Formats: sequence, structure tokens, C-alpha cells
Amino acid sequence: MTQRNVAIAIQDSPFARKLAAFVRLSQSDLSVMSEIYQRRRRFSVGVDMIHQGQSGQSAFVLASGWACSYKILPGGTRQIVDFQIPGDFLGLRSVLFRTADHNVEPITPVQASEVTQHDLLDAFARTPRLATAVLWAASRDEAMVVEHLVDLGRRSAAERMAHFMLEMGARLRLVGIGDRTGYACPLSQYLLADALGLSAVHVNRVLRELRESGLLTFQKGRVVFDDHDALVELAGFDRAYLDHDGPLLI
Amino acid sequence: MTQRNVAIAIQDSPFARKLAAFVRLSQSDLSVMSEIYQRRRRFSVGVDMIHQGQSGQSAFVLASGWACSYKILPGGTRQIVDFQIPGDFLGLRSVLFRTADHNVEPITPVQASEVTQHDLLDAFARTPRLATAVLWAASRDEAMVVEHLVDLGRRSAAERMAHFMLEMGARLRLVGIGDRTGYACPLSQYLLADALGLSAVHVNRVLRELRESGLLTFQKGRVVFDDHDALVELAGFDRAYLDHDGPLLI
DNA sequence: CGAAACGTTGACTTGTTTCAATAACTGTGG
DNA sequence: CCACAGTTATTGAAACAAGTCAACGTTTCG
Repeated sequence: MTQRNVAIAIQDSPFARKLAAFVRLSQSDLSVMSEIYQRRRRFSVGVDMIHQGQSGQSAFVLASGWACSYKILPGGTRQIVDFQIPGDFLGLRSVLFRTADHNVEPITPVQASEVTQHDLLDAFARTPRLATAVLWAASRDEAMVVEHLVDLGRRSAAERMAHFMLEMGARLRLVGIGDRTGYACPLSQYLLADALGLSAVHVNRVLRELRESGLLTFQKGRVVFDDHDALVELAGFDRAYLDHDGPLLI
Repeated sequence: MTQRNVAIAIQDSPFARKLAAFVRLSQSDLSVMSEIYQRRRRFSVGVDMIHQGQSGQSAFVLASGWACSYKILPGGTRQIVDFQIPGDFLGLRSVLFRTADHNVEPITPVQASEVTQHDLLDAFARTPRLATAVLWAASRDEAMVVEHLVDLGRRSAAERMAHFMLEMGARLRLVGIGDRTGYACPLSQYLLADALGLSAVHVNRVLRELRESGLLTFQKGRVVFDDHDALVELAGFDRAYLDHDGPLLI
């Protein structure tokens, strides 16, 4: 494969497309990326990809499957901070700060490209433009975490659920999975509970409520928006924080 | 003032010290910073520094006073996402994404250096190393937002309060305000309520509880840690996410 | 086929909110 | 310097959302 072909291949990956939305990537940026993009690893459900408190952890670019990042509290309860879907970068902070402050675990079998601490710091030193793009993308992820924080702080259980389902739907559509009517969702009610700060029992009740009022159905691994507009209304969902137009830095 | 003196002056600012913790700043990085650091603006309580939904907003480096960033929900309730104290950078996302996805409002009278959209993008294009440092620092702020999210999702009202007070104490000590015994805190119980996802009435009750059990006293604008160790125990507070050692990128 | 994980539902308990009323501050103008 | 208005703090009683416990049904997978 010629240098040119490699560049073209990497340019079409969901990850490169995401970064290109922030910064125009040079030929050398792309070749650094394609180098990293080679190494693929597989992870099974239940095997931590990143482990809280450990240092020397790698970051990953998710190629297929779902993962979640979470924290465990002293009491043993956990809070899921975010879910990662194909194209997402994960574990950035665990590399930038040498020690992981959270766990990341696959929810389904996962394929991911490993980005070692050395890869990443090296890329930052040699192609600061690329570094800027990565951190810029991370900043968009932060907007999602903030929205999640608002969920937990000021939305009722039903509003949270609606907001969460809409957000995942919008994110999945951005990477070409799922459509306006719904999407395949591998999450258990326990995972939803840990993400939304609810008990699993209450998640079940809220889902029934939403189903019976004709807003949303989540059964057998599939989310169906029965009344998309009413859901948006209920959740106060404004997808502005997920979008932005064109590269900002030329 | 000579070029050299300017560099020395800016090097001593809390903001430069913060960035230098991540990346070794070059002479030209410092002069870009000192240029930006000149323009000081004052804001009174109640005057938005950044307004949700508006574009063309500036970012700021807080020189003195406290501010808070928050979101307003359709129902009129609000969720405070974070408080900013001297040395903090605020409004980064509102510049990176052209449109602000949150509000920022002073809690006390504030002095801040304005960083216009143009300044920032220009600095990013010309000194990508500086950009990396800024975004890296932003990544540490994200760790705080994540910890706050865990507060709201999985900690009881008393644990939240304890965790919040300890975190603010640690942050303030990092910039030389307050000590191990406590700190001056200009927050009202309403502000605490909007940050912790509680009602103001319940904030009052929780504060009483903590006071009566000899853990923490918050009265007349002063937080006193009556039993620091017990508080850390109650909150499950681990300040690791606030610290890190030495510049990671040389 | 059996075991384990996941989903569902009811009855009861708890933490937190809401409403309402009153008290203590803070700052401003007369 | 006091009076007054507005904001902030405090407390009680009642209402409510969500959690816990417990039992049972259903799916998934080795």
C-alpha cells in the first residue's frame, strides 16, 4: 500500500472524520494516525480495558462494540459516567494524567485500536496540531458529560431516561448506526440504572411508564421512539451540543 | 519593561503556573500569554459573563472573585455545573464551538482577563504547544465535572455536601486561598442547592446535620472543617484527581 | 437441561421536596 | 443612624418520588 493509499484509508475511518471536523489534518498527521490505527485488540465483556488507580494505561479508539466508563464508590455502588460507541476515543485522561481516575469496561465484545502512553505523548510532541484536534474532540465529550450532570441534578427519572435515549440515538446516528425511528441498544436495565443514578427496579418502572404512555419502547435490545417529538418535549432535549459546523481551525 | 521582564511577570501568574504544570512553555508562548493577560475587565454580580446560546463570546481567565457556570432547564430550574475561582479558565467551550452551551455568572465582583475568540484561535494556530497546555488543563477540569456527576448520581445529600466542601477547600488551597482548617466561601444556600441538585431547604437541613455532628460548620461566609478526617471518610473523598506531578510534556 | 443473568411486579420504607411561616441578615436612601 | 425592602436562613408538617426487599417470570447460553 502506498503512502497515499494509507492516508486515504485512514481518512475514511470514523475517528479521522471526527477529528477532521475540528482541525484540517496534514499528510503527516494522517500517517501518524494510520500507524496507530493498525494495532487492533479485542476485549471480551467483563475484562477491564482501563482500570482505576493503575498507571501506564493505554488509550483506545473504539472500532466496534459498546463500552462504558465508570467509577466505583467506597460503598460498592457505581456511577457510569458515559458510554462509548464506535469512533469514540477513550481513556484520554488516564494517559494525560499517567494514572486512570476511572474504569472502562466493554458492554459487548469490543474491537479497539490501542494508543499507548508513548504513542500519544510522542504524537503530541511531534504533531501538536493533531494533539489540538484530539483535545478539541475531548472537549465535545465534556459537553456530553455536562449534559449528563444536568440529567442527574435536575431532571426527574422519566426525563432523564428520555434525555438519555435521545442523546444515544443522536450519537449513534452521527456514526451511521440507527435511524430516526430507533436503534439497537445492548444495555441492561442495571447498566441504565448505574448511568442514570437510579435503582434497577425504578428503571424498569420508568420504562413501563414511557411505553404505556406511547413515548418510547425499549425491549429485546431495541429502542423505538414511538413519539419522538413528545420525547424531545419531555426531556427538554436540545441536540445543539452534539453538532457544530465545519472545521474551526484551518 | 523588557521582553524578559514581561516573561517573568507572566510566569508568576496563577494561570501560567497552572499551564506550566502540563507543558514547558516557551518564550513565545509566554509572550502570547502576557499579551492576553493585559486586558482586565470587571463584572458585577448578576451580569452574565457568558450567555447560553449566544455566539462570538469571549473566554476569560479569572483574576479575582468567584463565578459559576450553569445551565437553565426549560422548566426554569437550573443546575450549576462548576464554580470558578482565581486562576481558572472559563468559557473555553463557548469559544471552541462558536456558541455557548452554558452561562457563566459572577457570584462576587470579578476581575478577569478577556480572551477573545480571535485571540484564542490565533494562539492555537501560532503556538499549538500553548493550545495543548490549555486543553490539557481543561481535561483536568473535566475530571472535576466527572466527580461532580458522581456526587449527583450516587452520593446522599450529606455525602455530596461533604465532598463538595472538601473539593473547594482543596482547590482553594492550590491557589493559596484558605488552609486546612477552612476557607472563606461566598456561596448562598441557594447556590449550593443548584450545584448539588438539592432544594435550598434541604441544603439548610444537611448543613445543620453536619454542624450538629461536629463535622463541618458553614456560617457567615466561612467554611470550617471541624473534623477533616471524618469528612473525608464520609464523602469518600480522594483528591488524586486534583493533583499530578510535574510537566508531562517537555 | 439447568444455571445464571435479566426483567417484572407488589408492598413498604426512606430521603427529599414542597409549602408555609418566621427570623436574621444586608444594603440603601431618607 | 434608623427604617425599610429584599434577600438569605431556619424550622415544621405534609406530600411525593425513588429506594429497598422480596418473590416470581423470562430469557440466554454453556
